[in-house]
Amino acid sequence: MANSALEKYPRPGVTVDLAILTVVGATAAIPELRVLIQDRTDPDGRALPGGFVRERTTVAQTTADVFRRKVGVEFGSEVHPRLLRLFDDPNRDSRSWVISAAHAISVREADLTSAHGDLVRVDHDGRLDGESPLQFDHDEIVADAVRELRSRYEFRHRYADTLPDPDGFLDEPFTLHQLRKVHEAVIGERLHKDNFNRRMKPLLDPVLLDGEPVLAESLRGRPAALYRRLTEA
Amino acid sequence: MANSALEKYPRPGVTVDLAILTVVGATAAIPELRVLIQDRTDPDGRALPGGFVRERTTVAQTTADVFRRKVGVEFGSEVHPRLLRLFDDPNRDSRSWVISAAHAISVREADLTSAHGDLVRVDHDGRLDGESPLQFDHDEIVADAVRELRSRYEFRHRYADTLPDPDGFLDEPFTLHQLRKVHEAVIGERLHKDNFNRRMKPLLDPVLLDGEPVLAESLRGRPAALYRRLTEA
DNA sequence: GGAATAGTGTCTTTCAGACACTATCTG
DNA sequence: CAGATAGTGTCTGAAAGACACTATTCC
Repeated sequence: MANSALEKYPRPGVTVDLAILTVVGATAAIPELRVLIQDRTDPDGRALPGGFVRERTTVAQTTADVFRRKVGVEFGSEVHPRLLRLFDDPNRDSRSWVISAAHAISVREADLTSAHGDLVRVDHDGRLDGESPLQFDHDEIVADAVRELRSRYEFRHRYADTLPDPDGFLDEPFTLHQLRKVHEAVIGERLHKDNFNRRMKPLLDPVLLDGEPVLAESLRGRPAALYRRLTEA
Repeated sequence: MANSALEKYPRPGVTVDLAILTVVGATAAIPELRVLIQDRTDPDGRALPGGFVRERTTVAQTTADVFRRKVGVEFGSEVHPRLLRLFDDPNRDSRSWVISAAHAISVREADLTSAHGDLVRVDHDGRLDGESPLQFDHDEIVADAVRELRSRYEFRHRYADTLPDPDGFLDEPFTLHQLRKVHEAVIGERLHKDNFNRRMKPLLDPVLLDGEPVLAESLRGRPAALYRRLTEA
């Protein structure tokens, strides 16, 4: 299989860097969008988890491997890394020629309880809360990841095929209020209650018991109906 | 600079494969969306132009290099390759471990007159006109490239920041009729004349001479006014 | 005049933005 | 009861879809 004519030139290391995004407190009053940042040695500093694509593996397999080994989290088939772009400046890593395939991944908070690293808040402009700059070009990756996520959670486009919390940060069943707070956390803006509910309702399935809607327990005020994502459009 | 600890593992070859898209006959009655296909040896077959990313170069530089050497076309700063995705199946090339960064690029027909290869028509579903399957996964790359291009030429989304022929297939000045035919060629659908014109006019600058609109020479019917793309929004 | 294309006007439908109002819970 | 939140109704404005009509050219 090896073909020496094809392999006589130097080859780059190919890494996968992961912006692992989550919403903490999805069912709480004020959910927050956060990204997983780790301490690294060699070189020392703060950075996103990442790792090299090894022989006979794919980018997707490398993603799962980084999760297992560097983040300490096992993952099943629900991992859907989204390629953001390539970082290919020959001098971006002073140690060697390395091309990074930057990816964003959305993970439920519950699946990150034992993860290595800190969940750092992301502000309105995709900047990290009180972090000095990350290693390499990882600040750019975070900004790209947040931009990509926000574009999919934005629902105020007429023909956009918006879905309720498409990445599943919020566990079912949920109230329309909780769903809206999660969307607000992701896009970093307040949304109109009535317009949001009107848009989302056709995409939701009310939870029924004996034909009657099941209600959430409320701390204050009238209890809200519970919904699940529609399985079929 | 070389760090042996980082370089002890096998590394993949990284290639750039290019779906070069153009609209032929942009000013003619029926413009057509086409993609550049080449004959290749080693292995023999039809494929997209592509090449390896060499040491101390970037993906963007490799793109320009493929244009010069494989397509035979010199390019300036107007080359804007758009990353589609990575093709990373370890067995996609039986000769060696190669990861391909698939890109789409839009080029004016006039800049492809001396290009090596054939401009092949793309049908409504992103399939090639009368081509047997291309090498590797290049049929998939073409379909992805067409999908990406169409999403940006689609103007019937309320909040979409559509622009008139954003990739510049059509030379200025042009008539609204020509502009619409180019958009129809790209997205593969007929568009309503009046709605299209109403949407595009605020984004266009009428060509004036002594305060009067300059008109195109018409073959039949009333001559149409000429426009340029607005320089500023 | 007739055919063909350019350009304008307008009606309808859809839907986001905004506001008002009613309903139902807790304390 | 008051306060808080859930849920409904409705008005307005923007823009797409669709159709009708007028204007200007070539034959």
